[in-house]
Amino acid sequence: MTTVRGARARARIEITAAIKDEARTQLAAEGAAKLSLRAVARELGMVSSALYRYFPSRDDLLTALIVDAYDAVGAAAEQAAADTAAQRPLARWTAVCRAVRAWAVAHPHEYALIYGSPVPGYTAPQDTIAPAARVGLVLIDITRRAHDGEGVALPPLPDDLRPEAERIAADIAPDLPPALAVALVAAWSQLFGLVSFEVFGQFHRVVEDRDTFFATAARRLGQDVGLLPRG
Amino acid sequence: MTTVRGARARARIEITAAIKDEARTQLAAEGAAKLSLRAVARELGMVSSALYRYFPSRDDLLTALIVDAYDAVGAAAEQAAADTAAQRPLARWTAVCRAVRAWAVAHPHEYALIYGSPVPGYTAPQDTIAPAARVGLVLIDITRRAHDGEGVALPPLPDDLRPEAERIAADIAPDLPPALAVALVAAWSQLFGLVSFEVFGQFHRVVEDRDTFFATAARRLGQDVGLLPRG
DNA sequence: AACGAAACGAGAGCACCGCTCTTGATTACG
DNA sequence: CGTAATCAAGAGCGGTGCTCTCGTTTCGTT
Repeated sequence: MTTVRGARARARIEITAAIKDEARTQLAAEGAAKLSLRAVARELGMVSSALYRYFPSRDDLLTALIVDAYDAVGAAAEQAAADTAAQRPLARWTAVCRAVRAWAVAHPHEYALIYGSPVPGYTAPQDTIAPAARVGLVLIDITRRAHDGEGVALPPLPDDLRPEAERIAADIAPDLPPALAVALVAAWSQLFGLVSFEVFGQFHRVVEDRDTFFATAARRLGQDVGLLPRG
Repeated sequence: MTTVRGARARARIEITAAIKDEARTQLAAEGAAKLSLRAVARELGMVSSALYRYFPSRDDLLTALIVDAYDAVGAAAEQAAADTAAQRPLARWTAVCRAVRAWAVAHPHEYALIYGSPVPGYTAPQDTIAPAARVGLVLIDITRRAHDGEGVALPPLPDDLRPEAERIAADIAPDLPPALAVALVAAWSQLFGLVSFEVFGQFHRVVEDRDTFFATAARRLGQDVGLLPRG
Protein backbone atom coordinates (compact mmCIF):
# COMPACT_ATOMS: atom_id res chain seq x y z
CA MET A 1 0.00 0.00 0.00
CA THR A 2 2.91 2.30 0.64
CA THR A 3 3.41 3.70 -2.83
CA VAL A 4 6.08 6.21 -3.69
CA ARG A 5 5.70 9.04 -1.27
CA GLY A 6 5.75 11.94 -3.68
CA ALA A 7 7.47 13.76 -6.46
CA ARG A 8 10.63 14.06 -4.47
CA ALA A 9 11.01 10.36 -3.79
CA ARG A 10 10.19 9.56 -7.37
CA ALA A 11 12.76 12.00 -8.65
CA ARG A 12 15.34 10.55 -6.31
CA ILE A 13 14.85 7.10 -7.74
CA GLU A 14 15.04 8.34 -11.27
CA ILE A 15 18.10 10.47 -10.70
CA THR A 16 19.85 7.67 -8.86
CA ALA A 17 19.18 5.40 -11.81
CA ALA A 18 20.34 8.06 -14.26
CA ILE A 19 23.59 8.46 -12.36
CA LYS A 20 24.21 4.73 -12.38
CA ASP A 21 23.36 4.51 -16.06
CA GLU A 22 25.73 7.29 -17.00
CA ALA A 23 28.40 5.82 -14.74
CA ARG A 24 27.95 2.44 -16.41
CA THR A 25 28.32 4.11 -19.79
CA GLN A 26 31.59 5.73 -18.77
CA LEU A 27 32.68 2.47 -17.19
CA ALA A 28 32.15 0.61 -20.44
CA ALA A 29 33.91 3.32 -22.38
CA GLU A 30 37.00 3.95 -20.29
CA GLY A 31 37.14 1.50 -17.42
CA ALA A 32 36.75 1.89 -13.69
CA ALA A 33 39.97 3.81 -13.22
CA LYS A 34 38.78 6.70 -15.36
CA LEU A 35 35.28 6.85 -13.97
CA SER A 36 34.89 10.43 -12.79
CA LEU A 37 32.12 11.78 -10.60
CA ARG A 38 32.54 15.19 -12.13
CA ALA A 39 32.23 13.80 -15.63
CA VAL A 40 29.09 11.91 -14.69
CA ALA A 41 27.56 15.02 -13.16
CA ARG A 42 28.62 17.10 -16.15
CA GLU A 43 26.98 14.72 -18.56
CA LEU A 44 23.80 14.78 -16.51
CA GLY A 45 23.75 18.57 -16.49
CA MET A 46 24.27 18.93 -12.80
CA VAL A 47 27.06 20.13 -10.62
CA SER A 48 29.38 17.60 -9.03
CA SER A 49 28.48 18.43 -5.47
CA ALA A 50 24.83 17.67 -6.16
CA LEU A 51 25.78 14.12 -6.94
CA TYR A 52 26.90 13.55 -3.38
CA ARG A 53 23.26 13.72 -2.32
CA TYR A 54 22.82 10.35 -4.02
CA PHE A 55 26.15 8.63 -3.45
CA PRO A 56 28.27 9.57 -0.44
CA SER A 57 31.48 8.90 -2.35
CA ARG A 58 32.91 7.62 -5.57
CA ASP A 59 33.52 4.25 -3.97
CA ASP A 60 29.86 4.00 -3.03
CA LEU A 61 28.91 4.59 -6.64
CA LEU A 62 31.32 1.86 -7.66
CA THR A 63 29.87 -0.44 -5.04
CA ALA A 64 26.41 0.11 -6.48
CA LEU A 65 27.75 -0.77 -9.91
CA ILE A 66 29.42 -3.85 -8.45
CA VAL A 67 26.16 -5.05 -6.96
CA ASP A 68 24.40 -4.47 -10.27
CA ALA A 69 27.11 -6.36 -12.12
CA TYR A 70 26.88 -9.34 -9.77
CA ASP A 71 23.14 -9.31 -10.28
CA ALA A 72 23.49 -9.13 -14.04
CA VAL A 73 25.87 -12.05 -14.35
CA GLY A 74 23.85 -13.94 -11.78
CA ALA A 75 20.68 -13.36 -13.76
CA ALA A 76 22.42 -14.52 -16.94
CA ALA A 77 23.45 -17.72 -15.20
CA GLU A 78 19.98 -18.30 -13.79
CA GLN A 79 18.44 -17.68 -17.20
CA ALA A 80 20.73 -20.24 -18.79
CA ALA A 81 19.79 -22.75 -16.11
CA ALA A 82 16.11 -22.09 -16.64
CA ASP A 83 16.40 -22.35 -20.41
CA THR A 84 18.01 -25.77 -20.10
CA ALA A 85 15.84 -27.12 -17.29
CA ALA A 86 14.89 -30.19 -19.30
CA GLN A 87 18.40 -31.10 -20.35
CA ARG A 88 20.96 -33.32 -18.70
CA PRO A 89 23.08 -31.87 -15.88
CA LEU A 90 26.33 -31.70 -17.83
CA ALA A 91 24.61 -29.85 -20.65
CA ARG A 92 23.10 -27.42 -18.18
CA TRP A 93 26.44 -26.92 -16.50
CA THR A 94 28.17 -25.98 -19.72
CA ALA A 95 25.26 -23.77 -20.70
CA VAL A 96 25.60 -21.81 -17.47
CA CYS A 97 29.35 -21.54 -17.94
CA ARG A 98 28.83 -20.28 -21.47
CA ALA A 99 26.33 -17.71 -20.25
CA VAL A 100 28.76 -16.41 -17.66
CA ARG A 101 31.49 -16.16 -20.25
CA ALA A 102 29.20 -14.46 -22.77
CA TRP A 103 28.18 -11.86 -20.24
CA ALA A 104 31.80 -11.26 -19.28
CA VAL A 105 32.93 -10.84 -22.87
CA ALA A 106 30.04 -8.48 -23.54
CA HIS A 107 30.72 -6.40 -20.42
CA PRO A 108 34.46 -6.64 -19.84
CA HIS A 109 34.76 -3.59 -17.64
CA GLU A 110 31.87 -4.59 -15.44
CA TYR A 111 33.36 -8.06 -15.25
CA ALA A 112 36.69 -6.58 -14.25
CA LEU A 113 34.91 -4.64 -11.56
CA ILE A 114 33.68 -7.78 -9.84
CA TYR A 115 36.22 -10.46 -10.71
CA GLY A 116 39.34 -8.38 -11.23
CA SER A 117 41.42 -6.58 -8.67
CA PRO A 118 39.19 -5.17 -5.93
CA VAL A 119 39.39 -1.43 -6.51
CA PRO A 120 37.85 0.40 -3.53
CA GLY A 121 39.52 -1.11 -0.51
CA TYR A 122 40.48 -4.48 0.71
CA THR A 123 37.16 -5.65 2.04
CA ALA A 124 34.06 -5.83 -0.10
CA PRO A 125 31.00 -4.16 1.41
CA GLN A 126 28.35 -6.37 2.95
CA ASP A 127 25.84 -5.55 0.20
CA THR A 128 27.93 -7.33 -2.39
CA ILE A 129 28.26 -10.75 -0.81
CA ALA A 130 24.72 -11.97 -1.44
CA PRO A 131 24.61 -11.01 -5.15
CA ALA A 132 28.12 -12.39 -5.54
CA ALA A 133 26.88 -15.84 -4.60
CA ARG A 134 24.21 -16.14 -7.30
CA VAL A 135 26.35 -17.81 -9.97
CA GLY A 136 27.68 -20.25 -7.42
CA LEU A 137 24.17 -21.11 -6.28
CA VAL A 138 23.16 -21.91 -9.84
CA LEU A 139 26.08 -24.29 -10.22
CA ILE A 140 25.31 -25.89 -6.87
CA ASP A 141 21.69 -26.39 -7.81
CA ILE A 142 22.51 -28.09 -11.09
CA THR A 143 24.95 -30.38 -9.38
CA ARG A 144 22.51 -31.14 -6.60
CA ARG A 145 19.88 -32.28 -9.08
CA ALA A 146 22.44 -34.51 -10.74
CA HIS A 147 23.38 -35.95 -7.36
CA ASP A 148 19.75 -36.60 -6.46
CA GLY A 149 19.08 -38.04 -9.89
CA GLU A 150 21.53 -40.10 -11.83
CA GLY A 151 24.26 -39.56 -9.30
CA VAL A 152 27.72 -38.10 -9.59
CA ALA A 153 31.10 -39.75 -9.97
CA LEU A 154 33.86 -38.24 -7.88
CA PRO A 155 37.38 -39.28 -6.92
CA PRO A 156 37.91 -39.92 -3.21
CA LEU A 157 38.77 -37.08 -0.88
CA PRO A 158 42.31 -36.87 0.52
CA ASP A 159 42.30 -37.46 4.25
CA ASP A 160 43.82 -34.13 5.17
CA LEU A 161 41.12 -32.27 3.27
CA ARG A 162 38.20 -34.03 4.91
CA PRO A 163 37.70 -31.60 7.84
CA GLU A 164 37.81 -28.58 5.56
CA ALA A 165 35.59 -30.31 3.00
CA GLU A 166 32.97 -30.98 5.66
CA ARG A 167 33.18 -27.34 6.73
CA ILE A 168 32.70 -26.16 3.16
CA ALA A 169 29.81 -28.53 2.58
CA ALA A 170 28.09 -27.38 5.75
CA ASP A 171 28.53 -23.82 4.57
CA ILE A 172 27.35 -23.96 0.98
CA ALA A 173 25.25 -27.13 0.64
CA PRO A 174 24.79 -29.30 3.73
CA ASP A 175 22.89 -31.93 1.77
CA LEU A 176 25.78 -32.62 -0.55
CA PRO A 177 28.73 -34.92 0.11
CA PRO A 178 31.87 -33.04 1.21
CA ALA A 179 33.85 -34.28 -1.78
CA LEU A 180 31.27 -32.74 -4.08
CA ALA A 181 31.20 -29.44 -2.22
CA VAL A 182 34.93 -28.98 -2.40
CA ALA A 183 34.97 -29.97 -6.06
CA LEU A 184 32.31 -27.37 -6.70
CA VAL A 185 34.25 -24.59 -5.06
CA ALA A 186 37.34 -25.52 -7.04
CA ALA A 187 35.45 -25.71 -10.32
CA TRP A 188 33.73 -22.43 -9.52
CA SER A 189 37.01 -20.58 -9.14
CA GLN A 190 38.54 -22.34 -12.13
CA LEU A 191 35.63 -21.30 -14.30
CA PHE A 192 36.40 -17.70 -13.54
CA GLY A 193 40.06 -18.36 -14.19
CA LEU A 194 39.17 -19.35 -17.72
CA VAL A 195 36.91 -16.35 -18.18
CA SER A 196 39.33 -13.90 -16.62
CA PHE A 197 42.23 -15.02 -18.76
CA GLU A 198 40.14 -14.47 -21.85
CA VAL A 199 38.65 -11.13 -20.79
CA PHE A 200 41.92 -9.80 -19.42
CA GLY A 201 43.85 -10.72 -22.53
CA GLN A 202 46.11 -13.46 -21.20
CA PHE A 203 45.01 -15.73 -24.02
CA HIS A 204 46.23 -13.17 -26.52
CA ARG A 205 47.91 -15.03 -29.40
CA VAL A 206 47.63 -18.30 -27.47
CA VAL A 207 44.00 -19.29 -27.85
CA GLU A 208 42.25 -18.17 -31.01
CA ASP A 209 39.08 -20.23 -31.32
CA ARG A 210 37.97 -19.32 -27.86
CA ASP A 211 34.41 -20.52 -28.22
CA THR A 212 35.42 -24.11 -28.78
CA PHE A 213 38.26 -23.98 -26.31
CA PHE A 214 36.01 -22.68 -23.60
CA ALA A 215 33.25 -25.13 -24.40
CA THR A 216 35.42 -28.18 -23.83
CA ALA A 217 37.13 -26.63 -20.82
CA ALA A 218 33.75 -25.92 -19.25
CA ARG A 219 32.61 -29.44 -20.04
CA ARG A 220 35.67 -30.86 -18.33
CA LEU A 221 34.96 -28.64 -15.35
CA GLY A 222 31.52 -30.21 -15.18
CA GLN A 223 33.05 -33.67 -15.23
CA ASP A 224 35.37 -32.58 -12.42
CA VAL A 225 32.34 -32.10 -10.19
CA GLY A 226 31.15 -35.56 -11.11
CA LEU A 227 28.68 -34.77 -13.85
CA LEU A 228 28.39 -37.73 -16.21
CA PRO A 229 28.75 -37.47 -19.98
CA ARG A 230 26.02 -38.96 -22.23
CA GLY A 231 23.36 -41.46 -21.15
CA MET B 1 83.82 -4.22 -22.03
CA THR B 2 81.45 -1.31 -22.01
CA THR B 3 81.23 -0.59 -18.32
CA VAL B 4 78.98 2.06 -16.86
CA ARG B 5 79.88 5.29 -18.57
CA GLY B 6 80.27 7.53 -15.58
CA ALA B 7 78.81 8.93 -12.43
CA ARG B 8 75.78 10.18 -14.30
CA ALA B 9 74.87 6.82 -15.80
CA ARG B 10 75.43 5.12 -12.46
CA ALA B 11 73.25 7.62 -10.70
CA ARG B 12 70.53 7.12 -13.29
CA ILE B 13 70.44 3.40 -12.61
CA GLU B 14 70.34 3.90 -8.89
CA ILE B 15 67.65 6.55 -9.00
CA THR B 16 65.55 4.48 -11.38
CA ALA B 17 65.78 1.58 -8.96
CA ALA B 18 64.97 3.83 -6.01
CA ILE B 19 61.87 5.10 -7.78
CA LYS B 20 60.70 1.59 -8.51
CA ASP B 21 61.39 0.51 -4.95
CA GLU B 22 59.45 3.39 -3.48
CA ALA B 23 56.64 2.81 -5.97
CA ARG B 24 56.54 -0.85 -4.99
CA THR B 25 56.32 0.17 -1.36
CA GLN B 26 53.38 2.43 -2.02
CA LEU B 27 51.86 -0.25 -4.21
CA ALA B 28 52.01 -2.76 -1.39
CA ALA B 29 50.61 -0.22 1.04
CA GLU B 30 47.74 1.27 -0.90
CA GLY B 31 47.28 -0.54 -4.18
CA ALA B 32 47.83 0.47 -7.76
CA ALA B 33 44.95 2.92 -7.88
CA LYS B 34 46.49 5.13 -5.21
CA LEU B 35 50.02 5.03 -6.51
CA SER B 36 50.99 8.66 -6.98
CA LEU B 37 53.99 9.97 -8.84
CA ARG B 38 54.04 13.04 -6.65
CA ALA B 39 54.04 10.95 -3.49
CA VAL B 40 56.90 8.82 -4.80
CA ALA B 41 58.90 11.90 -5.67
CA ARG B 42 58.07 13.49 -2.34
CA GLU B 43 59.28 10.44 -0.45
CA LEU B 44 62.49 10.44 -2.44
CA GLY B 45 63.11 14.08 -1.69
CA MET B 46 62.76 15.28 -5.23
CA VAL B 47 60.24 17.28 -7.11
CA SER B 48 57.62 15.49 -9.17
CA SER B 49 58.73 16.87 -12.51
CA ALA B 50 62.19 15.43 -12.00
CA LEU B 51 60.71 11.97 -11.95
CA TYR B 52 59.62 12.29 -15.55
CA ARG B 53 63.26 12.09 -16.58
CA TYR B 54 63.14 8.44 -15.56
CA PHE B 55 59.62 7.40 -16.45
CA PRO B 56 57.74 9.22 -19.23
CA SER B 57 54.42 8.70 -17.49
CA ARG B 58 52.70 7.02 -14.59
CA ASP B 59 51.65 4.17 -16.83
CA ASP B 60 55.26 3.57 -17.79
CA LEU B 61 56.19 3.27 -14.15
CA LEU B 62 53.37 0.80 -13.68
CA THR B 63 54.53 -1.12 -16.72
CA ALA B 64 57.99 -1.42 -15.19
CA LEU B 65 56.44 -2.72 -11.99
CA ILE B 66 54.37 -5.17 -14.02
CA VAL B 67 57.46 -6.54 -15.74
CA ASP B 68 59.20 -6.89 -12.39
CA ALA B 69 56.19 -8.67 -10.93
CA TYR B 70 56.02 -11.14 -13.81
CA ASP B 71 59.71 -11.76 -13.34
CA ALA B 72 59.32 -12.26 -9.61
CA VAL B 73 56.53 -14.81 -9.85
CA GLY B 74 58.30 -16.45 -12.77
CA ALA B 75 61.46 -16.73 -10.73
CA ALA B 76 59.52 -18.22 -7.84
CA ALA B 77 58.05 -20.82 -10.15
CA GLU B 78 61.44 -21.64 -11.67
CA GLN B 79 62.97 -21.93 -8.23
CA ALA B 80 60.31 -24.37 -7.15
CA ALA B 81 60.90 -26.42 -10.27
CA ALA B 82 64.63 -26.44 -9.67
CA ASP B 83 64.23 -27.38 -6.03
CA THR B 84 62.14 -30.41 -6.98
CA ALA B 85 64.13 -31.47 -10.03
CA ALA B 86 64.57 -34.98 -8.67
CA GLN B 87 60.95 -35.55 -7.77
CA ARG B 88 58.11 -37.00 -9.78
CA PRO B 89 56.30 -34.74 -12.26
CA LEU B 90 53.08 -34.46 -10.28
CA ALA B 91 54.99 -33.47 -7.16
CA ARG B 92 56.91 -30.86 -9.14
CA TRP B 93 53.69 -29.53 -10.65
CA THR B 94 52.07 -29.01 -7.27
CA ALA B 95 55.27 -27.49 -5.93
CA VAL B 96 55.27 -24.91 -8.71
CA CYS B 97 51.60 -24.17 -8.14
CA ARG B 98 52.24 -23.71 -4.46
CA ALA B 99 55.13 -21.36 -5.18
CA VAL B 100 52.96 -19.23 -7.43
CA ARG B 101 50.25 -19.08 -4.81
CA ALA B 102 52.71 -18.28 -2.04
CA TRP B 103 54.15 -15.40 -4.03
CA ALA B 104 50.68 -14.09 -4.81
CA VAL B 105 49.55 -14.23 -1.19
CA ALA B 106 52.74 -12.49 -0.11
CA HIS B 107 52.44 -9.77 -2.77
CA PRO B 108 48.71 -9.34 -3.35
CA HIS B 109 48.91 -5.90 -4.92
CA GLU B 110 51.66 -6.88 -7.30
CA TYR B 111 49.69 -9.99 -8.14
CA ALA B 112 46.62 -7.86 -8.80
CA LEU B 113 48.74 -5.72 -11.08
CA ILE B 114 49.52 -8.61 -13.38
CA TYR B 115 46.59 -11.00 -13.02
CA GLY B 116 43.81 -8.61 -12.08
CA SER B 117 42.05 -6.09 -14.21
CA PRO B 118 44.48 -4.52 -16.66
CA VAL B 119 44.86 -0.99 -15.34
CA PRO B 120 46.71 1.15 -17.88
CA GLY B 121 44.93 0.56 -21.16
CA TYR B 122 43.53 -2.36 -23.02
CA THR B 123 46.68 -3.71 -24.58
CA ALA B 124 49.68 -4.79 -22.56
CA PRO B 125 52.97 -3.32 -23.74
CA GLN B 126 55.30 -5.55 -25.70
CA ASP B 127 57.84 -5.69 -22.86
CA THR B 128 55.44 -7.58 -20.66
CA ILE B 129 54.63 -10.57 -22.85
CA ALA B 130 57.94 -12.39 -22.51
CA PRO B 131 58.10 -12.20 -18.68
CA ALA B 132 54.42 -13.08 -18.55
CA ALA B 133 55.15 -16.43 -20.16
CA ARG B 134 57.66 -17.64 -17.60
CA VAL B 135 55.28 -19.47 -15.28
CA GLY B 136 53.63 -21.12 -18.24
CA LEU B 137 56.99 -22.27 -19.56
CA VAL B 138 57.81 -23.90 -16.25
CA LEU B 139 54.56 -25.83 -16.30
CA ILE B 140 55.13 -26.83 -19.90
CA ASP B 141 58.62 -28.05 -19.11
CA ILE B 142 57.51 -30.21 -16.23
CA THR B 143 54.79 -31.74 -18.32
CA ARG B 144 57.13 -32.29 -21.24
CA ARG B 145 59.51 -34.27 -19.05
CA ALA B 146 56.64 -36.39 -17.84
CA HIS B 147 55.55 -36.98 -21.40
CA ASP B 148 59.03 -37.98 -22.47
CA GLY B 149 59.45 -40.15 -19.41
CA GLU B 150 56.67 -42.14 -17.87
CA GLY B 151 54.10 -40.71 -20.23
CA VAL B 152 50.89 -38.85 -19.60
CA ALA B 153 47.29 -40.04 -19.53
CA LEU B 154 44.82 -37.74 -21.21
CA PRO B 155 41.21 -38.05 -22.32
CA PRO B 156 40.67 -37.88 -26.07
CA LEU B 157 40.27 -34.54 -27.80
CA PRO B 158 36.82 -33.54 -29.07
CA ASP B 159 36.79 -33.40 -32.86
CA ASP B 160 35.80 -29.76 -33.09
CA LEU B 161 38.71 -28.72 -30.91
CA ARG B 162 41.37 -30.55 -32.91
CA PRO B 163 42.28 -27.70 -35.29
CA GLU B 164 42.58 -25.19 -32.47
CA ALA B 165 44.46 -27.70 -30.33
CA GLU B 166 47.01 -28.19 -33.08
CA ARG B 167 47.36 -24.44 -33.42
CA ILE B 168 47.95 -24.06 -29.70
CA ALA B 169 50.45 -26.90 -29.63
CA ALA B 170 52.37 -25.43 -32.55
CA ASP B 171 52.43 -22.15 -30.69
CA ILE B 172 53.52 -23.15 -27.21
CA ALA B 173 55.11 -26.60 -27.48
CA PRO B 174 55.33 -28.16 -30.96
CA ASP B 175 56.77 -31.38 -29.58
CA LEU B 176 53.76 -32.06 -27.38
CA PRO B 177 50.52 -33.73 -28.47
CA PRO B 178 47.72 -31.24 -29.14
CA ALA B 179 45.52 -32.72 -26.43
CA LEU B 180 48.26 -32.06 -23.90
CA ALA B 181 48.86 -28.52 -25.08
CA VAL B 182 45.22 -27.55 -24.77
CA ALA B 183 44.98 -29.21 -21.36
CA LEU B 184 48.00 -27.22 -20.27
CA VAL B 185 46.50 -23.92 -21.31
CA ALA B 186 43.28 -24.73 -19.52
CA ALA B 187 45.08 -25.83 -16.36
CA TRP B 188 47.27 -22.73 -16.52
CA SER B 189 44.30 -20.40 -16.49
CA GLN B 190 42.48 -22.47 -13.88
CA LEU B 191 45.49 -22.32 -11.59
CA PHE B 192 45.28 -18.55 -11.63
CA GLY B 193 41.55 -18.79 -11.09
CA LEU B 194 42.23 -20.55 -7.81
CA VAL B 195 44.90 -18.07 -6.81
CA SER B 196 42.89 -15.03 -7.85
CA PHE B 197 39.82 -16.11 -5.91
CA GLU B 198 41.93 -16.48 -2.80
CA VAL B 199 43.90 -13.26 -3.23
CA PHE B 200 40.89 -11.22 -4.26
CA GLY B 201 38.82 -12.44 -1.37
CA GLN B 202 36.18 -14.49 -3.16
CA PHE B 203 36.89 -17.40 -0.84
CA HIS B 204 36.03 -15.25 2.14
CA ARG B 205 34.06 -17.35 4.62
CA VAL B 206 33.89 -20.19 2.08
CA VAL B 207 37.32 -21.77 2.22
CA GLU B 208 39.16 -21.55 5.50
CA ASP B 209 41.98 -24.08 5.37
CA ARG B 210 43.25 -22.68 2.11
CA ASP B 211 46.59 -24.45 2.18
CA THR B 212 45.12 -27.92 1.99
CA PHE B 213 42.32 -26.86 -0.29
CA PHE B 214 44.77 -25.38 -2.75
CA ALA B 215 47.11 -28.34 -2.48
CA THR B 216 44.53 -30.86 -3.59
CA ALA B 217 43.11 -28.53 -6.22
CA ALA B 218 46.58 -28.04 -7.67
CA ARG B 219 47.17 -31.75 -7.58
CA ARG B 220 43.97 -32.35 -9.50
CA LEU B 221 45.04 -29.72 -11.99
CA GLY B 222 48.20 -31.72 -12.53
CA GLN B 223 46.18 -34.85 -13.12
CA ASP B 224 44.09 -32.90 -15.63
CA VAL B 225 47.20 -32.45 -17.75
CA GLY B 226 47.84 -36.17 -17.56
CA LEU B 227 50.37 -36.31 -14.74
CA LEU B 228 50.18 -39.67 -13.00
CA PRO B 229 49.78 -40.11 -9.25
CA ARG B 230 52.22 -42.41 -7.41
CA GLY B 231 54.47 -44.99 -9.03
C1' DA C 1 -3.25 26.35 6.09
C1' DA C 2 1.08 27.39 8.19
C1' DC C 3 5.40 26.19 10.02
C1' DG C 4 9.76 23.86 10.86
C1' DA C 5 12.60 20.24 9.22
C1' DA C 6 14.59 17.90 5.76
C1' DA C 7 16.28 17.46 1.14
C1' DC C 8 17.93 19.70 -2.80
C1' DG C 9 20.93 22.25 -6.61
C1' DA C 10 24.41 25.55 -7.21
C1' DG C 11 28.73 27.59 -6.32
C1' DA C 12 33.20 28.44 -4.22
C1' DG C 13 37.03 26.39 -2.47
C1' DC C 14 40.58 22.87 -0.63
C1' DA C 15 44.15 19.61 -1.43
C1' DC C 16 45.73 16.56 -4.53
C1' DC C 17 46.71 14.53 -9.04
C1' DG C 18 49.34 13.79 -13.90
C1' DC C 19 51.80 16.35 -16.85
C1' DT C 20 54.25 20.40 -19.43
C1' DC C 21 57.31 24.13 -19.89
C1' DT C 22 61.02 27.07 -18.64
C1' DT C 23 65.21 28.15 -16.11
C1' DG C 24 69.67 27.48 -14.41
C1' DA C 25 73.23 24.33 -12.89
C1' DT C 26 76.02 20.17 -13.66
C1' DT C 27 78.08 16.63 -16.32
C1' DA C 28 79.80 14.46 -20.49
C1' DC C 29 82.00 14.40 -24.92
C1' DG C 30 84.25 16.00 -29.32
C1' DC D 1 88.06 23.88 -23.57
C1' DG D 2 83.70 24.76 -25.11
C1' DT D 3 79.43 22.89 -26.74
C1' DA D 4 75.73 19.86 -26.12
C1' DA D 5 73.19 16.86 -23.43
C1' DT D 6 71.30 15.84 -18.90
C1' DC D 7 69.57 17.00 -14.73
C1' DA D 8 66.67 19.13 -10.50
C1' DA D 9 63.65 22.67 -9.54
C1' DG D 10 59.79 25.66 -9.85
C1' DA D 11 55.58 27.54 -11.72
C1' DG D 12 51.55 26.48 -13.83
C1' DC D 13 47.52 24.06 -16.42
C1' DG D 14 43.45 21.40 -16.25
C1' DG D 15 41.56 17.79 -13.91
C1' DT D 16 40.01 15.06 -9.75
C1' DG D 17 37.31 13.76 -5.08
C1' DC D 18 35.26 15.99 -1.58
C1' DT D 19 33.48 19.73 1.84
C1' DC D 20 30.99 23.70 3.14
C1' DT D 21 27.80 27.31 2.60
C1' DC D 22 23.83 29.40 0.74
C1' DG D 23 19.22 30.04 -1.02
C1' DT D 24 15.25 27.29 -2.60
C1' DT D 25 11.88 23.69 -2.74
C1' DT D 26 9.38 19.91 -0.93
C1' DC D 27 7.62 17.20 2.89
C1' DG D 28 5.37 15.79 7.30
C1' DT D 29 3.10 17.66 11.25
C1' DT D 30 0.42 20.50 13.92
